[in-house]
Amino acid sequence: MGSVPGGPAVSRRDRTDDADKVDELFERFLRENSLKHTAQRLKIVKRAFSMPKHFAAEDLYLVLRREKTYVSKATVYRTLKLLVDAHFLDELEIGARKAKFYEPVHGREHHDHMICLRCGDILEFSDDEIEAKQSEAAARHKFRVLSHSLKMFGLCRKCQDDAA
Amino acid sequence: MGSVPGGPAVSRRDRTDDADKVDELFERFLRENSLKHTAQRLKIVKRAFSMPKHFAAEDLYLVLRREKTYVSKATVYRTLKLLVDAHFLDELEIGARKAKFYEPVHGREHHDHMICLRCGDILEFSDDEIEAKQSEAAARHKFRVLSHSLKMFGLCRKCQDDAA
DNA sequence: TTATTTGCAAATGTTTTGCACACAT
DNA sequence: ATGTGTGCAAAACATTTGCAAATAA
Repeated sequence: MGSVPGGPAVSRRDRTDDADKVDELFERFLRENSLKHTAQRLKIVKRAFSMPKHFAAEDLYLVLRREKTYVSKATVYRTLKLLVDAHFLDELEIGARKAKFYEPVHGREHHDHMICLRCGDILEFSDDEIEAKQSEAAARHKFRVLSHSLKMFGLCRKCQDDAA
Repeated sequence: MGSVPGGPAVSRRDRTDDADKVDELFERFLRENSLKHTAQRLKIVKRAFSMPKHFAAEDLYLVLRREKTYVSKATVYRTLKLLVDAHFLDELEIGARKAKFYEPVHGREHHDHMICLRCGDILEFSDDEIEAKQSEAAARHKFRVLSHSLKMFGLCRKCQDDAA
């Protein structure tokens, strides 16, 4: 919250967007929030949205560098934070001292994760009833939910088979 | 998993225990797992179970030291890990780079948390239907769940009022 | 021109670890 | 006796930050 400097709170991006138009939306986002349009930001954003399903900041940094795009790690982190604040990316914490994963939002519904402790694979799922029950529980406690996360840790189907 | 040295996997502790008997159960746990009965471990355990609802490793370390029980921070961390592995304590991660919180298990049912981002208060709740839906989702994906966590972040009732 | 942004290196903060010494069994 | 456990300081490690130089507006 509030890591966007200058100007008012970051305007929420449209939910009608499309993966291909991210650069365009991002440029608009920069304009609307009086942020500067820099070569680094554009390169980071462009590459972030063509990464595998779930990627870590370091992954993105290394990919860029492998492709001869030299951006500092600090700028990668700063830009990812910007993208999260602006709701272009969602952040997924898989463990206290492990790197965070990022995933594009672009209009997708909220979903939860199953994380394989053996191969690291991440499965997504969503369940409206779970969401509803969560809201009810929060309401019961007069708790105002700003974000939530549901994670299951265990073994994916493949890793169970491999172990057998 | 498997941080208990020597001997086979840690035997799961009884679920019929009682908060007052923790020392006794812990001593039995040490015996059954061929772990050493040391003054440090006993002091750490005794104090851990008379801490506030949710405490961090550092909190416990400082409380002990304030009470003139000088145990190294490393030993506090090592003992807490032992207690988690043995299911005497549950670990709660409230943020990627924040200190973990610990809470006694002693026969309590699994529960989830609502974490106030303003005052840090932690509310507990549980919902059998949510648990059931989670299991169904896992089964649908043939995912074998070893642990799970559901957290809601936001503002507790008091902090909403204060803000108004 | 001037407020942002960048890059670098150093700092952060929690937890873990190597190692020499102490101690429970 | 001997293998564990402890304490200390250093390491680990992802992320953040201070600061001077670069640059978008």
